Amino acid sequence: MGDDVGLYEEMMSRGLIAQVTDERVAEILDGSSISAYIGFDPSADSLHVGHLVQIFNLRRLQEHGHRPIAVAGGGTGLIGDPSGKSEERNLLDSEVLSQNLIKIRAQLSRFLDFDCGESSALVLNNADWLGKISLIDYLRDVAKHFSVNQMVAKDSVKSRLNEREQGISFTEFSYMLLQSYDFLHLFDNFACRLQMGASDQWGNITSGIELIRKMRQQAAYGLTTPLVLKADGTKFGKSESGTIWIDPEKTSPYQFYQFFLRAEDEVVGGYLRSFTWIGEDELSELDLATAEQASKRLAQSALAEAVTEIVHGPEMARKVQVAARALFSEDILSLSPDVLEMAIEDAPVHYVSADALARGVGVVDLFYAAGLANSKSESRKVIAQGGAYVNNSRVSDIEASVSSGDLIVGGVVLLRRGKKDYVVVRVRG
RNA sequence: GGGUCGGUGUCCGAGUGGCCAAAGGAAGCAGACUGUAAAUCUGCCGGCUCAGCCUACGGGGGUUCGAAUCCCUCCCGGCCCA
Repeated sequence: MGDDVGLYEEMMSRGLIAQVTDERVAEILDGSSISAYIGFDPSADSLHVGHLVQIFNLRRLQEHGHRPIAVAGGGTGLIGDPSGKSEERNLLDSEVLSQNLIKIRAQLSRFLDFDCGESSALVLNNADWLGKISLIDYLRDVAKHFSVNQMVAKDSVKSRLNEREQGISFTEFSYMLLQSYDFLHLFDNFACRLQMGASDQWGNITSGIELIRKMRQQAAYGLTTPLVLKADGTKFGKSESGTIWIDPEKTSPYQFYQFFLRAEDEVVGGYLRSFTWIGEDELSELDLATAEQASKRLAQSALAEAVTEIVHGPEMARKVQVAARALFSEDILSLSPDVLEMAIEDAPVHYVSADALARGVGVVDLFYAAGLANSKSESRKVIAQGGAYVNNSRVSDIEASVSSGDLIVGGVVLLRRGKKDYVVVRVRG
């Protein structure tokens, strides 16, 4: 970052630009202050790492003197964007949605500056304007400008139309009109001339630009970023277990850190560029490190540290780093009490009564109760397969039990499933 | 509203009266090898009081010694027609 390089060039060199609607986008980004917006889908109660790219883009805009506008789609969220979706979505009810919105706005706020004069950020809810427009007005003034023929040709719609088994409802079909209207509204009220988004938003963005051109005879612009994919080629936020949330309640900072630390070689470079502010020089050093001494995993460490710091703060970043090191050291028993304490501070805790522990608790029950297995059957299987550890030593006997004698420094028992899932057992009472 | 095809485990998808907790694939989980990577290999992959039992093939009802499979009905979806 910094002012020596233009915003467009910076984004380009980081590989953050997939497409622009017009070459003039470069001039606009590097020119005098404008307003630009990105929409966020409030279908979950937290943003996840996939959103980070867009959040950072808003921040980039701000750093270069532009006004970033984040639109949390309270209105569009009720409808559902068909882009990239192979099937009709379940509609969210408005109560859930408004809860989600509150949380998402709070999260966005952490990354943007709301008090820096002209370029102060805005977080808006499109329900504020979409909720007001009447059906007749909508059909006369907005929908009139859309050709069904063109809409049908858009990829997001076409794929659903061609699918034998899956159709598309009119509700989702008309989603595009709502997002287009958002852009128009922002153009009118906030002089917003640029919309950014992930590349799957291309169709929605261009149709907004068209609407503005038709209704106001003025130019607006769009820019998309490449979708940042996981190493297996899927999007972030797809499977429920694989989603890395920004909310520490949903994904603990420890897990968050671990996710990035475990990034595959093929994707670290891209992640570093998308998810951190690390500059050119360091980036090329890290690329080199990955190429030449991959086993040191310097890029992964730098990535994990940097992202965790941005999202969860420097203090937390340090903590989880210590935890990671301590928990992966072979001899947990030799750790000093305070290092151990720090290491397990962030781990989930399971309490057992002193009585029960004195009598001894079966490992199968313990792993299940501690949440390390979803059922006792699963617990049994994991143990039998050698994936269960008590105080870092493997327990493969289903009949084994844990008792007071297993308490280590600090009066805890450390349970582990597989390589990375820890639960701390503490005595209650 | 009519016709027609379909609704199977996390997902895709086979199964068309018993041999079905249900082929195959993907995802996931554990192990081995590594670098807390990838690839590869092995095992697991509904639940429980675990050599047995219970719950499951959209919901409900029925036929049958026996049904994911046949019949009725309802719900949901695709396509065609109105």
